[in-house]
Amino acid sequence: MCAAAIPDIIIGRLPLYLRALSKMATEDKEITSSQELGARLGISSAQIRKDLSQFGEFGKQGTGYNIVFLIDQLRRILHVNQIWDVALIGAGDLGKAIANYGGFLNRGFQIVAVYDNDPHKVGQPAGKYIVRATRNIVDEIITKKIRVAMLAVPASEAQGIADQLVKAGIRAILCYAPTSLKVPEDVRIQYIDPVLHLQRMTYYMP
Amino acid sequence: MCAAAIPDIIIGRLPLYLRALSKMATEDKEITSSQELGARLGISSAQIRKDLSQFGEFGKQGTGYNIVFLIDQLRRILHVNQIWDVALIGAGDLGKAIANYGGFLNRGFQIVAVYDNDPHKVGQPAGKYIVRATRNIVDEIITKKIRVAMLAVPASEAQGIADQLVKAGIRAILCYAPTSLKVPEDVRIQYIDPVLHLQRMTYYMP
DNA sequence: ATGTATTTGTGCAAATTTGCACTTATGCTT
DNA sequence: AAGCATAAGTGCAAATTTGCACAAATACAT
Ligand SMILES: NC(=O)c1ccc[n+]([C@@H]2O[C@H](COP(=O)([O-])OP(=O)(O)OC[C@H]3O[C@@H](n4cnc5c(N)ncnc54)[C@H](O)[C@@H]3O)[C@@H](O)[C@H]2O)c1
Ligand SMILES: NC(=O)c1ccc[n+]([C@@H]2O[C@H](COP(=O)([O-])OP(=O)(O)OC[C@H]3O[C@@H](n4cnc5c(N)ncnc54)[C@H](O)[C@@H]3O)[C@@H](O)[C@H]2O)c1
Repeated sequence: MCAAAIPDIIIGRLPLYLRALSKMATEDKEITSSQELGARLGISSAQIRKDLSQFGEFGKQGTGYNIVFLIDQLRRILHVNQIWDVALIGAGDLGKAIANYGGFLNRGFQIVAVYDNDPHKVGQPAGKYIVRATRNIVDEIITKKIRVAMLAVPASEAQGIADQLVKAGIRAILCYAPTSLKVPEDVRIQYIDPVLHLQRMTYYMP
Repeated sequence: MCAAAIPDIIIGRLPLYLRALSKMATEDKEITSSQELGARLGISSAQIRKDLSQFGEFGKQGTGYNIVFLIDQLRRILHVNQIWDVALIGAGDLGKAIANYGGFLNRGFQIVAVYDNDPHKVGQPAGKYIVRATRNIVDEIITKKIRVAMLAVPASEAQGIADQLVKAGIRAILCYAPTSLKVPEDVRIQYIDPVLHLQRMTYYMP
């Protein structure tokens, strides 16, 4: 248990554990085990125990893990024991669905500004937000100290916006545009492209 | 180069290669190299060469890969040299955005039916589709021989719908609900949950 | 108290995944 | 024609990831 960097593949599983534990908490369960959690997620119990043990000893032998306690620990580890302000860029169909989505807040995120460059959309509502012009995005993000952004603009626009976001000090970008972006390596980026998932499945289908 | 099963982690990268190559094709490029492709994707050139070599010898030494040819090969390997019919369940905000999305068709998929159980939505349009009642979903999917589904219903409803989809012969499910589902192991399932990605990034942010 | 059933945390081995570095092939320049 | 630069495909070693299996700890029943 030394201070070596923890593999990213482990970090990637922690939010999944957190999500499953949060669901258990709503089921009035107090305790769970690595085995039960693993069964729900399709992950081996040994892996869950080993993953968690990277960060401390959260369980009790013979008993298992206290769900609320483990949720707290995971939220602390993942830095979602706070609410992150998020900028959303792109108020099209998808952007509006995201702006309207109520599932961010209780998991550590809240949208605080929605941007679009279409004059017909600027000034109009998107969910509970008023769409803002992209023109001033850099200054506004700096002023508001926003560090996380979601990108729901056309692929052709994504790199240009990403460059501005980086300039504005954004540290994490979730990109819905189906394209790979270049960002400095100290800026985190993740992608969501449903077609990649679909194609990964059809490979196995004759 | 024998007939051993190809690791899923490799399969997962192929759609990414395909996407990047398709973009190159629109840039009037004819040839690329594992190095160029890797640079775009942030993947080592050796990995790309090794991944592709699992399926045949697609490149030419000293030259590289013919982009159109490689696209064809990848489409064949991933079974997207055809158009898959897809059922979409859930015509809420996200479902409507998906129904409206024009980016599926040229990558191997087309939505052919949209379902919802809200009487106010059934019969109404969602994109170019008329929302259908979920009541008859099993029979209709069987009749239409649909084998791929996207799930955009509340998490609490997802397992119930998934069970029906499985009964209807669906072989691949893309689930947007933030929950883990139980399906038979011969049914493929993939998940999209933006919060998992966000939390994975905030871990690294002080 | 004692014994039994659980379940964690972990050392170690197995399995998987990555990438170096080399051979071979190709095209281009001189 | 010869030499050089480029780049694929691959054997092998390194690195990473997974999981078995066991000691230690706990709860609970008798
Ligand atoms: N809708 C989906 O279900 C879906 C699915 C997969 C991927 N995507 C991707 O998500 C992105 C958005 O999809 P969508 O369906 O909402 O598209 P959309 O065309 O409805 O919306 C795009 C929005 O971005 C705005 N925009 C364009 N350029 C901009 C710029 N430079 N600055 C700010 N705003 C700008 C447009 O005005 C528009 O409102 C696209 O990249 C798309 O490929 C969408
Ligand atoms: N909107 C987003 O950006 C977003 C982001 C992340 C995740 N999600 C997830 O995607 C799913 C859909 O999100 P949304 O924002 O569109 O929600 P929504 O409430 O707008 O839409 C859900 C739709 O599902 C329908 N529905 C409910 N039960 C059904 C059933 N049994 N059969 C058929 N239809 C049923 C409802 O009538 C409604 O139209 C949710 O699980 C949500 O958590 C959405």
